[in-house]
Amino acid sequence: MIKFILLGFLNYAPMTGYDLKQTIDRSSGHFWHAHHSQIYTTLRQMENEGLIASRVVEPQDAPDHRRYTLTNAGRTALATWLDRPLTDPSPVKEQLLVPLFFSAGRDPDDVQAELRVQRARHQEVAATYHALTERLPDLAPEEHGLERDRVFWRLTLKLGLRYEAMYIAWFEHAVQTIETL
Amino acid sequence: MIKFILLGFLNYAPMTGYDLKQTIDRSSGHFWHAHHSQIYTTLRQMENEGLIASRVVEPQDAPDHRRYTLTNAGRTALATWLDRPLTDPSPVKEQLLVPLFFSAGRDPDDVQAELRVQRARHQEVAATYHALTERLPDLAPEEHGLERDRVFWRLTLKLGLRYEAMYIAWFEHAVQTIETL
DNA sequence: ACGCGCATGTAACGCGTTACATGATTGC
DNA sequence: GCAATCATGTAACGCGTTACATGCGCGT
Repeated sequence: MIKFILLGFLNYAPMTGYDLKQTIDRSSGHFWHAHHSQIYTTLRQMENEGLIASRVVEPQDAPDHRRYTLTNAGRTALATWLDRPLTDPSPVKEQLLVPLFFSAGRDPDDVQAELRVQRARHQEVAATYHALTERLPDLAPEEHGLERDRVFWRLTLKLGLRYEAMYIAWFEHAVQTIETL
Repeated sequence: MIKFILLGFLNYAPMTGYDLKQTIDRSSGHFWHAHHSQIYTTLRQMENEGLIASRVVEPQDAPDHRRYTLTNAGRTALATWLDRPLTDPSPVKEQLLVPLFFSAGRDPDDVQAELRVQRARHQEVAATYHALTERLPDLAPEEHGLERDRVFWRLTLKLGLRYEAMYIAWFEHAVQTIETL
């Protein structure tokens, strides 16, 4: 998966591994994140596969400072992947629900307290999504001809916001339900 | 994670690997699933750790038919794990959003068509959650003293239903947004 | 002089998936 | 007789996480 995210961003502009990490953190990271270690190793792999090419720029002494560019093969691979029919939705993995499912024997006050903490976390996440939405025009200014891209980026953020809102509402419901025990 | 799900279910009753697979598929599978291969290997591991004990029952010739039981160590491990403070919410990984994010250059009709297919899938999932909710009284009959457990199980299903409803509503929004392009 | 942000990498590990494999029992 | 369901396992692999590791440049 991360491979195609890297291809997707390199399709906008050549970038270094560090740039890609920053870009992901500030945009698509809300639905698919990656550690720098994975990014660097995947980039090397992709170069071996001929999907991207690198050039050491501004050597500034020691560390390699590699800027990666999409090759034609990479551009084709991206387009093919985007057009491939979608597979089944990946099965949900909701960490939080695992302990909750088995919490009948626990102190209800403890469970409620934990749910409240989690609710606060989700409220924070919702706030960052909101901030991200506000900053979208900076990421895709009209001069760059990315208006269309912005529409899709906004859609992904919208799902994130709705997801968090849904989750926060559910916490209210859960805390109240446990109250009646 | 699967380790604690197995501990959680074995805390209700001794079971074989196969039973556990069935039970998970019919209950907690909607938020955390497992393949039988992982269940069998994890059970062996847990037995080595002393969390569970097995007995071959009804040998009926060839295949081992192992029924696993929680040990005291296992019961303690489960209780400790349930009471441990929750960690940060696991970062979202929404497969579908990855191609969508980079779909500005694609044919909008294709994108819409795919979104409609996915919406149908999510509607099916919502239907199975609904059916599961209806069957909850069977899984935890009142005579077994599991009324309290049922409350928590219902809460997890409720989140699933809300999640699917949210997703389905977002699909409408997404399809309409793309319509305006 | 010290810490922080920039910038890049390797190695070990854990968890989960996929594929391969076997054999018994039950219903058509 | 054949397929489906019951029932159990192993092996290889892929992906992602965590930890370890290094070194420059800049501000205070």
